[in-house]
Amino acid sequence: MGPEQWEARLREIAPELIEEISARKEPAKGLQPLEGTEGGVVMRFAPNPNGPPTLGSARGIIINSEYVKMYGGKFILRFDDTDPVNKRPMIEAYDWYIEDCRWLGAEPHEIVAASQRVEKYYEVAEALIRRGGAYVCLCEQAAFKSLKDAAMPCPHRDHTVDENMELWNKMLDGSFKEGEAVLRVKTDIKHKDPAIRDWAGFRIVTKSHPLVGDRYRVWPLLDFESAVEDHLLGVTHILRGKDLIDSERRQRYLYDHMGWVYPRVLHWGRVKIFQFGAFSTSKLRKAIEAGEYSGWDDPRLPTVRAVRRRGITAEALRKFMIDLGVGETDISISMDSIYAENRRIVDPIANRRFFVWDPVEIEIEGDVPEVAEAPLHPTIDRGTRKIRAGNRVLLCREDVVELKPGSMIRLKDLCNIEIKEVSPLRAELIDLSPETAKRLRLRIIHWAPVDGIPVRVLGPERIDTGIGEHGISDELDRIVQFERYGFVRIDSVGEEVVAYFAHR
RNA sequence: GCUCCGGUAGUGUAGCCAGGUCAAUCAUUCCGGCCUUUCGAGCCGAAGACUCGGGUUCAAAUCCCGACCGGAGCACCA
Repeated sequence: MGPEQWEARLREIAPELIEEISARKEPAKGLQPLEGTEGGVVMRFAPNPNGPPTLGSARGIIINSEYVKMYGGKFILRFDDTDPVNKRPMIEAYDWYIEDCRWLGAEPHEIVAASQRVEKYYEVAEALIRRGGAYVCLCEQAAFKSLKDAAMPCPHRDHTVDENMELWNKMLDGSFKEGEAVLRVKTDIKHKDPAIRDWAGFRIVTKSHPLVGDRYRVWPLLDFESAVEDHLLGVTHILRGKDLIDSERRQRYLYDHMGWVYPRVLHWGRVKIFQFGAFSTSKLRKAIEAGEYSGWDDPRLPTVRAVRRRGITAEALRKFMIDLGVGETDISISMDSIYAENRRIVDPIANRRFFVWDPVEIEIEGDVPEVAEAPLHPTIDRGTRKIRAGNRVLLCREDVVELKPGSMIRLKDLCNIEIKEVSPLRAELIDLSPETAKRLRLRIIHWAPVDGIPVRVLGPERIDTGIGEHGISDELDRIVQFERYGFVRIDSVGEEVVAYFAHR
């Protein structure tokens, strides 16, 4: 029976199945559904606050919070700040995360910091020791590694519960120095994957912590802290990078020892952004400290605060991240897609303004109006703005270089002119009518008043300076479109206007 | 070396679990046209992909095996 006969036969005996087959392949919209969501979900975003949120963090914040919006429940912001040395938290970054979560439309329902809950981890550690699920290991790091790689237990693995309790208390009371003892979670020392074998749950760190100072000298490692917190917070679904894919397998041993139920887990791959390349918070931090960037919101940086300053909207970011979804493949994304989303959102709300970069003065003979009146938006009626004009205005050098005596152009919303001389640049007024320009198919270029306001545009790739129409000063903190240039956010006004470039 | 995961247009993404209407979705990008007092926006159109090889099946992007390619973990980092 061939496919056609098969279908004919099926149509005879069970036509409803044909519809079912077709219906199932409808394209999915938005995020993929989660399983086990009856009664809502509890999800967390768990960064180490060693810098501000990046676009990578934004993905975590947005997707987690979006699922909570979909199913109801709780979105938790949890600081996994348990390393005062290698990935030392920044005290300002705690607030940055809260701030950026809010801005991204992901107000956390609960905020916790691991460093303030170390006591709770101690309780679990002790319970775990009593259940025989953990032991204090006094091996040197390298010595343990070779044993582990050979699937051999270390001598401390057989300690009794009492011995372990005693050693654990000695870890806590300061009898051991840094590096002399760790608490290991007992898994399967012969596990076929070496990554799973008896992992360290606590180590001794004497350096003071930016948030809690010298309160603790025994600190949990990520796998321990995160496993315990997820349980304590009642997390139902975990979304984490696939670099943490082994965490689940490690942590399940802890859960089994304690009789807990492990949350459902989804992983995603690494994200690389073309325009920024691979970036890590620690690398950025070094570059900033070295003065290579003006700060964490330098327009060249892929941080949430930097793109916000440039006028990228939270809505665009949300839309983009949700569209991206959750996949285990490593991906390279282009800012172009984010820009496209943002343009859609910003285009209807952004006023149009003239900004002339690299300005050149032109003298126009004739009755040029002293003031031009131009619409604030080309298609939405939002009224007009007045721009000072007259017989001398400024043009962009890149437009000027194309002019020859005899060239005719239209100055947008002002007049049509014919070039008489290029150096110095001089022209004669033809008339004011847009119809003339249309009929003669004149190039339409923008311009600025000679006494306009100095503007500096800081962008991810370059800085442009020039002169803009005066009305730009009224647009503080708003997103405007500099005609024939692109969308910018007006960052400060004064003697000079500083704008941050978003995209074309 | 040991363990695990993934590979759909330039870039992302849907479809894969439950094989058939998949000549494969949507977006972005690029190209062409229309429109427009911006090189913007909008509208219309076009291009462009199931990594490869076997197997199972009437039927494979979908299931199985292998290869290749890519990624991750094997820290007293997160």
